[in-house]
Amino acid sequence: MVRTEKKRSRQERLVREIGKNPFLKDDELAKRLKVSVATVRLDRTELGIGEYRERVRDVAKTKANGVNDCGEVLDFNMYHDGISVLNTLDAAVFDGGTVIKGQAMYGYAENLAMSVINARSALVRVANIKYLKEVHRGDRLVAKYEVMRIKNNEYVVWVRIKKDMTEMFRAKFNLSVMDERDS
Amino acid sequence: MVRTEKKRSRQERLVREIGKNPFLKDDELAKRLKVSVATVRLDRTELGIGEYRERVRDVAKTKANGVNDCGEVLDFNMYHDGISVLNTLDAAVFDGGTVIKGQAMYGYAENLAMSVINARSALVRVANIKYLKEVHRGDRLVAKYEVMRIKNNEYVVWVRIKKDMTEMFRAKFNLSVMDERDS
DNA sequence: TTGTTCTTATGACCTACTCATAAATACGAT
DNA sequence: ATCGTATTTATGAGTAGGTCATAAGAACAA
Repeated sequence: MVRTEKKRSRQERLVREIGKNPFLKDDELAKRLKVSVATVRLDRTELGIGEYRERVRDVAKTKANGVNDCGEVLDFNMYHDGISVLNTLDAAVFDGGTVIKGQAMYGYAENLAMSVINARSALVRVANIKYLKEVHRGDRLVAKYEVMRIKNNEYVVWVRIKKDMTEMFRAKFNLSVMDERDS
Repeated sequence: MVRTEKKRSRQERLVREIGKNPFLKDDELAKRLKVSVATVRLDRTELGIGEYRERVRDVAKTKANGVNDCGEVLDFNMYHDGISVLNTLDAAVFDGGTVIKGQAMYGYAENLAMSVINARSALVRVANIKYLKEVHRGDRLVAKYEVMRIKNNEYVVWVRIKKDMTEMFRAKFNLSVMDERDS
């Protein structure tokens, strides 16, 4: 039988620590968990968590493409509308706190808007954004997006984001398409 | 007399290559520039460009905090206005290309707006964004930002971004302050 | 006490560098 | 053509932050 208790809870902490701050090296993690570096490495491999440099590189890669995430898509009708659940765990927050930055919310919304008009890359012409409530890291957000108008290559897309039935965020984008996906 | 011609143009190419793709290691750069790895390293140090791991880490850090960059601040009057030069080398671009995503431009603008009202973290209430021209990685942008109105804790800030006298981007933010800096 | 799981330590090897040094090469000016 | 300097390339030692294999020690359950 596996002793698990100490080990399991430590590994949970490990995941949380790295989740909160991917920029921790093994020796730092070892200090925090009060175990040896060797143990941290063992735990990491057991949990399939890569080394510092890989973690940092992965964060950097997603950054290079901006927020690039349409969440878990629950419903989707191309050129019409869609519903997604957003995971806010890796969104940018204000220093130390849990309040998610506007720019992260904007990024999500822009992405959803582009996805629904099937554009790998659309130029946003105009965006009108309304932040109704503070969003916190970990909030489970539901986004509804809808194409409101199409005129030539110009689309108007609305994105509305709720948490527990309460509207948190609203955006209207005017987009013009440069490039269609799989066409 | 410095021979410069070959060297200078190669170093320019180096900057461009790394600008386009910060995830290039010295050996890859050496292949592209058809010189030895040693030369690439020399060029990098002459140009003050850090090594692969630093570059990647920097990209990752800015991602973790969102765009967190007020550029080179040329002029600044707290609660009034400011002028910055933005470096677009690490901004998010569309897949493979050099066109900078709207969300990156938004991020810059949001930051500038917050900096001018001296807020570490301000809630954006409303944002109106107009993208006038495509911005490309490497473009040298000049941003002017200005507090237009203050009412209680509510600020209205305009941000205008130009490249070579041409306006590329315009944003109006309604912000409300949560927390003053060094107060 | 024994058997098993966990933890820690050790040493060899890896990548993608830096830094110092030296040799080879290229080119401009005389 | 040759000298002097700039530039390029190579070499070897050292670094951080790891991997991997191996083995010894500690903790615990039966």
